[in-house]
Amino acid sequence: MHDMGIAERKHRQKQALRERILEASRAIVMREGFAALSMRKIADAIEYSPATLYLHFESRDDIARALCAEGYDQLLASLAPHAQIAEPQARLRAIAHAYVAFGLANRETYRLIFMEDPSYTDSALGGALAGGASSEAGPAAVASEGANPEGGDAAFRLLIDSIEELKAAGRVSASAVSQTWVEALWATLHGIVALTLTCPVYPHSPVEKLVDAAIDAWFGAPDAQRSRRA
Amino acid sequence: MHDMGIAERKHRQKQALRERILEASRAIVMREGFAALSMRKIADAIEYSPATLYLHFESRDDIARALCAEGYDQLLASLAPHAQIAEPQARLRAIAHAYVAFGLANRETYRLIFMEDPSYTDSALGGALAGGASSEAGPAAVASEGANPEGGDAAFRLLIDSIEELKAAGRVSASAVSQTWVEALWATLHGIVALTLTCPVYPHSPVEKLVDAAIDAWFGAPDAQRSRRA
DNA sequence: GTCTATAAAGTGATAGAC
DNA sequence: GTCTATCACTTTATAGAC
Repeated sequence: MHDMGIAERKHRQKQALRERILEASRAIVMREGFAALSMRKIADAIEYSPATLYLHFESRDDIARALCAEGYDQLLASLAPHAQIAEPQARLRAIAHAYVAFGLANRETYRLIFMEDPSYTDSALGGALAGGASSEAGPAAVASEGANPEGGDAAFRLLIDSIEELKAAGRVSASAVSQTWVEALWATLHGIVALTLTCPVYPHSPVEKLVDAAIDAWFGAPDAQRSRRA
Repeated sequence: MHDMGIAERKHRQKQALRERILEASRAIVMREGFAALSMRKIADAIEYSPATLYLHFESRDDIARALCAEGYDQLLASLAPHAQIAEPQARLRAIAHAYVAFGLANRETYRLIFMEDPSYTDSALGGALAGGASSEAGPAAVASEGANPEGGDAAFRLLIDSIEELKAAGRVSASAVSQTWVEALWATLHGIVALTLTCPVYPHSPVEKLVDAAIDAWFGAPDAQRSRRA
């Protein structure tokens, strides 16, 4: 019955190599961009032959998808702390800033997930958003931690619930569709990141100002609650 | 002195071939995406040898840049008609819708200009935006026509002036920085287009609703002036 | 100006030995 | 599991004949 222990060790070793492959891949993508990621380069980096990679991943695309899932988990993890802010508008503002900050601090990762191939975006989100088209239901189930089962959906819920709270407080028109607002807000944040990454002359304004201006425009300027820069 | 006429004809022929190259390139990009654009494919399409291409363009990148400039002119041309709308908010709304519509109708072109390589974006805008950092000056010099000298700048001015008009009319807070608002608005529109192109599950809301919601949030809902859908 | 031919360097992926 | 060796291609770009 030692076989099971041996099998287990082998499994661990296999997982370890898989991790090394992803680690090396991430390094290459961050350093040279996704287009420069090739099986040979990865193999060189981990000092294995190219053929070995195919024992752990089906293809280059498979590796890219794994990188996306990893990166998306990191993104969620960097947003999670702000989910506990009590005041809904401050919460939205903090999440918005964190989202943009992540995108700018992890350019190539962000690019890979959201600006490369639709199928990459898909595998990052894990098809979460495609699930229930329920736009207006359920209390805040804040459970965006670690791994990524329905993670995208959870993040989306969090935003929608924040807007619902603002609606209940009369700070957002009752006739507004929360789903639409969230999508528009996401578009704004993505636009700020994406344009900063691809358009050399954008923006003249600091990104923090852009985010604040957007939040203010959508949800009203805060009533002398937090420190704001002129 | 016939030489000049001959030289002229030769020049015209050279220009014609240059156009055919770009035409074929555009077709390939629209059909198979930019990644699939290769010198051999272009040569096959126009029934010339690959070597000939290098008499008209320095490199593949050079062709890409030319395509960008072309595409950007088309974008400006599709926005231009709406510049004549008198009411500033309706003008902004119309331009916003036209911008998004262009991006969705010319996916690969839009991708090439704004989502591929910073240097492509650069050559499309012709360094226009980099020019004067003047944020608040000058009346509406509506001259975004045909070719593209300072075209990007002109489009930017048009938006800024519209916002200035709204400010003067008291519909936008006087303390707002027009430059920042324009950049945020652009980010929103770009985000809507970019996410629709790369994120398969985005959006659940129709893009027209997203654009309208954004314009309403930024500049207030119109006072029973135009037809709006519920 | 246009061609043929080819250089020089990559690519992803696989068969089969060990 | 891991390797060597290689297939079958792709790419951009250029030299030199015509």
